[in-house]
Amino acid sequence: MDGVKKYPVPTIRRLPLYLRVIREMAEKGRTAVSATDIANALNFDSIKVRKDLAYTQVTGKPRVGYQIQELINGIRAIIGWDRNAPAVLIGAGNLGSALMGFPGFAKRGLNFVAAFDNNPAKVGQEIHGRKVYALTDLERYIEDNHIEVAVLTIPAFAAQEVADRLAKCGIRGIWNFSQLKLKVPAGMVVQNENLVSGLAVFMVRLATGCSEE
Amino acid sequence: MDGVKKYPVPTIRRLPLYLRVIREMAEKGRTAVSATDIANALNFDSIKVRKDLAYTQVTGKPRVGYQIQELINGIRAIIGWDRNAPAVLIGAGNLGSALMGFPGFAKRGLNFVAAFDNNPAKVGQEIHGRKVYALTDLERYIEDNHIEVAVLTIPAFAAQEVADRLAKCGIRGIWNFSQLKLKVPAGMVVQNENLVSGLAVFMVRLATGCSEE
DNA sequence: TAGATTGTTAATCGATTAACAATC
DNA sequence: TAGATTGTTAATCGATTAACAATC
Repeated sequence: MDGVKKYPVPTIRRLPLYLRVIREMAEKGRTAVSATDIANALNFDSIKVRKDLAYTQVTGKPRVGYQIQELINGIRAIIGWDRNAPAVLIGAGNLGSALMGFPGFAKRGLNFVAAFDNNPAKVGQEIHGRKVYALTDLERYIEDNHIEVAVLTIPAFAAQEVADRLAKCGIRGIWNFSQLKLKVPAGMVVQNENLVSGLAVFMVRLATGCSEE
Repeated sequence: MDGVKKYPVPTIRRLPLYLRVIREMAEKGRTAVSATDIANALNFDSIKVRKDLAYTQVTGKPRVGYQIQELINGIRAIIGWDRNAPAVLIGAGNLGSALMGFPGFAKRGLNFVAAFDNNPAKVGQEIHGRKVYALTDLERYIEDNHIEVAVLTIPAFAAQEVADRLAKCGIRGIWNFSQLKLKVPAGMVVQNENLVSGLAVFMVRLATGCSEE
């Protein structure tokens, strides 16, 4: 642990992209990769890649590049994919089912262990191997199983009430897919994943024909 | 039209949030709103809000604020929610179904008209009211119906091939939910929506206990 | 060796925040 | 009027890009 190391958010967002690229190269049998190689694969500036990789503290060799395995370990360590965070899903609708059905999350340290919904038709069923519980069982389950992470895929009108309940039973982080800006106690992490903001950017770029992102 | 007006991406991402807040206020019967009001609702700095709102060219009155209706129109005009972009969905899996089932998109100018999938069990069925076609019918449908927008919710390994086909039949913009960085001809708009990057940021914030976003 | 690539320092660029006069 | 709020200019902050010496 290096105390309060601070990684820039844009860098964090790019690290998974690098990981994918160098994994592909590893599969082709390569053991080293240069920042230029990665940059080319992603249409990035190689200086940016080099600077991002410096955060891993992996050191490369001029004319050779970085050892792929070291880099994979270094990136995984930063973005938390060596951890295992058991998580509950709240709101077993279309989006919630999609998230639970995506095998990539468990591989990346986020492990759905149960789902909650207030639709009686769903309670008791299984979705992608996770049992759906009634929303009334939320606190009991979280406390019994020492869950610290929740993923919120419920409509905006119900989100704040659920967030309040989560804050009271030990949840430390909420990945929030609802459209509502949640009010939570200090120290709690809320990460808003905002598809509607993404759509807005897309529509503006379509209108202006702007092809850079 | 003001020629090549350029809006900062962070501003574009916030505009939908403002829209939601002022709509809620309008529903409560208010007709004017100050930048401070909006900022408080979202935990933003009011200067930032004021500067963002300036892009709408709506002008406010000191001590009063902005007329809500003017602001709604101004924001909608920028983020393209008064347009109607018919779109095809490619990949009718969990995520694709979730996106088609979200009523918010049509209201915001993105209108799914058909889905495509190469799973024969899905072809011919309807998902959230949209018919699912075979992937082989892609070009014919797009050309016959003059579609310009595609939403990609297929696995990475198949994404580039589909993107190549889309580029050849008149698609101008791809909202890309696959994990692959697509190579497309110049002038084509690709908007990557990267859930895995979002997860990375979330995991890092969880690990460091950083509550600001 | 020669030259590609690293690591790092400096310059640029853009977004956020601060300051403040104008105004209703 | 007094004071809250706008609109705008200036200052700060952080990320990207450029430059370049070190090195394998």
